[in-house]
Order: sequence, then C-alpha cells, then structure tokens
Amino acid sequence: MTLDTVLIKRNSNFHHGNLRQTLVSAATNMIAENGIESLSLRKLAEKVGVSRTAAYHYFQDKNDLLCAIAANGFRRWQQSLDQLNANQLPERDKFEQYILGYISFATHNPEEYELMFGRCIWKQSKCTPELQDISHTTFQRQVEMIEYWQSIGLVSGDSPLKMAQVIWGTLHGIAKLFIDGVYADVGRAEEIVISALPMFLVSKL
Amino acid sequence: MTLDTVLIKRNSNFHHGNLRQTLVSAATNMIAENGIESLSLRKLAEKVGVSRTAAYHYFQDKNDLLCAIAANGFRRWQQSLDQLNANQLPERDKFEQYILGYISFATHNPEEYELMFGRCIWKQSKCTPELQDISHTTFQRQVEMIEYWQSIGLVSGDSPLKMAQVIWGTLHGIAKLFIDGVYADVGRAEEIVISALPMFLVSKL
DNA sequence: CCAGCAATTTGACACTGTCAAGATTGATTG
DNA sequence: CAATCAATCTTGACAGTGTCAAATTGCTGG
Repeated sequence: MTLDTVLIKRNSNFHHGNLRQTLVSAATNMIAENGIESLSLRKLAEKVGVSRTAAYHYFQDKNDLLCAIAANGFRRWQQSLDQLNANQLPERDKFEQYILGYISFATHNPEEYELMFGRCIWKQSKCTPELQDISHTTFQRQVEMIEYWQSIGLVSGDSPLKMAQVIWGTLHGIAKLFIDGVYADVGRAEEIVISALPMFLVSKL
Repeated sequence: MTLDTVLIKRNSNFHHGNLRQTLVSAATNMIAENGIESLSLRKLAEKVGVSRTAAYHYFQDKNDLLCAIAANGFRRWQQSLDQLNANQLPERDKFEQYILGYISFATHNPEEYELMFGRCIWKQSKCTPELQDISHTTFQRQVEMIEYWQSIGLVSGDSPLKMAQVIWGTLHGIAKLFIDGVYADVGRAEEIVISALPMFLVSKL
C-alpha cells in the first residue's frame, strides 16, 4: 500500500485517520490566534469536525494536549539551535544570534512560548513524560552552549550552570515582559536584549 | 456614630457591610493557597458566606476582582520600596537589597506576583484604571532608582530606561523561572540573582 | 408603621471538562 | 462474499463555571 492510497483512504473516511496530529496542529493554530485561555476542547472538536470527546482517545486530559503542543514547541526550538550550531559564524556572532533567536522565537509564538515555560506545565505532576524529556534535553543543550562560550573566554562568570541560568532568566524575563505588554513603548524586544548583551561578555565589544 | 457601633452593626447584619474589602482579602488568601486558576467566584462567595453573585455589586467582572488584588500587591511592593529608600545603607547595599527584595517578594507571593505581571491583566483592555495607575507609578519609581544609581556611578549602562528594563527583565525572568519550578535543583532564587548582580555594576565588587 | 432605597439573593443560561455507555467504521476472518 | 471484531468515534449526562435579569430582603427616614 503506497502513501498515496493511505492519503486517499484517509480522505474518504468521514472519521479522520490521524486525528491526534490533526488535533495538535489545529489546537496550535487556535492558540496562536485567540490565546491559550480561550481554547476549549469543544470548539477545537467542532473546528476539526469531530465530536466533543473524540480527543479523549488520544489525550488523557486537556492538559495532556497542551503538553503535546509545548513539546512540539521545544522540538522546533531545538531545530533552531541545530541550525545555529551548523553555521560557520564567529562564536561571538553565534552568541548574538542565539540571544536574538530566543527573543524572536518567544515573541513570534507568544502563546506557544507561554505553554512551554508557563507554570501550568512544568510544575509537579502536570507534565507529560514526553514534555519533561524534551524540555530537559533542551535546557541541557543550552547549558552546554554557554559552557563552551565560557571555555573560549567569550562569556563571563565562574559557574557555567549559574551563568546559563542567569542568561536564560534574562532572556525569559525580557521576552515575557515584552509579550505581556509591560514594555509599553518598546517596538521590538530585540532592542532591549541587544543592550543587555554586553553584560554577559568578558570583553564588552 | 463611633467606629465601635459601626463594627457592631456590621456584625449584627447578616449581610456584610464592607463586602468589597472582605472579598478582596478572602480571594487573596484563596489564591495564595490553591493558585489563581482554582479561584471561582462561587467558592469565594461561599467562603465569605454570601450568595454567588454578591461580588457583582462591587466588581464588574471576575477580572475586575483580580485587578483589585493585583493593585493591592503593587501597594505592598511600593511600601517595600519606601522602606528601602528610608534606610541609611550605602547605595551599593541598597541596590543589593532592592534586588533581593524583589526576588523575595515574588517567590513568597507567587500567585499574587503572577497576577501583577501576568499577561491577563496588563494587556489591552483587561486592566482597571486603578491598576494601570499604580503599576505605572511603580515602574516609574524603579526607573528613577536605577537612574540615580547610574548617576552616582554604581550601575552601568548608557540609557537609564533601557538599563531599568534589562534589570527588571532579569529579575522577572529569574523569579518566574524559579516560581514555575524550571530551576529544578535550585533551593533559593536568591542564589542565582546574587550571581547576576555584578553584571549590573560598574565596578564588579 | 410604612414607603422607598440600596444591598443581596434566586433563577436562569450558555459554556466548560470529563466520564460511561452506546454506535459506527474499516479490516479480518471463515 | 458476508459476518464478526476491535478500534474509533459519538451521544447522553453531570458537576462546575461566569454572568445577567428579576425578585427579595433588610434598613432608614417620614
């Protein structure tokens, strides 16, 4: 059976075949448009053309669905990191790209970002093993990047872990304050983060 | 009519007299205990001993109530700032106290803090004029403090506004990542913010 | 003691997440 | 080819939720 026949069959079904994937991406869209607060499983089901409770065969919970969306976000962010590391830029530029990329990712996908780093998901038991895995891995990678930039004398600070935590904190804070509209008169969050960049460097150039 | 008779009368009523204040403080407690998500107007009403919709005579909305709680939080935080500025400490120590105080306030009142800086309230129309006022004032005061610390050569950076935004971003980010449990293995958020402190200073002492 | 006024309650509605049980589907056998 | 089967999806139901309109209560001045 070829891929084509699979697709044709799926289209001819009046139930979906790949409901899980469909639900996740539809939910991601709805969240991006109207905010995470206003996502209801029922509206989602209607949009996808399926009954209210269909999602419960693929997700334990509403929270479970949200975790899947967040996990997707982490995968996308990891791809960005891969791409960055594949570049042949000078390390100083890589660091700058990393910082700008982080802010750009956060401000262009604010709702998904909130899902990735908002309390609801990280805390306690409300976190899928899948999400726990990928988020942990992602943070580990970022620590290693900072560690490397410190080892070549680019980034300052003594403990790599602490420095990674500070840098991440700064990026997260600026991103969130910007997203939430607290920096009322700032056009792009990049303006702020660029002025923060020298703080992290050994030589302020 | 003395204060006593007022209180006696209020107690003898089986309706409350000062429902508004009662509602705000009860809601603040409930939020502190079980999180902002799980606050419902109906449970709040039951706790206060009043009917489901009583709150609607003092607040337009549930959101309006939340704004009142947030505004209270800002008032408390401003008092902390007053107290700090009244001290006769060296400025370098004041700056440190400011930073530690911010983190301490945020981590000890996580839910209230979320209300003060979470998207739901700042953004767009979902913000009471009262809240808008006091939050604006508070930020203004913090900018002035940073401005002063820059003018005496303590804090680095060229634009005071930008530096205030960066510092605030860093504090906010570290506070939030800590509150949300992202710094899995960190005991106190102060550990991290203390290692970030030198970044802001002209001389790294 | 009663009219009027403000504070509070009751009733109602549309929405939400979630569960248990039933119905439908496409695939797999005899 | 037809009948069965397991997976997939749907229907019905329930307890919550925020919020509005209308009814009710309690207090105060005449």
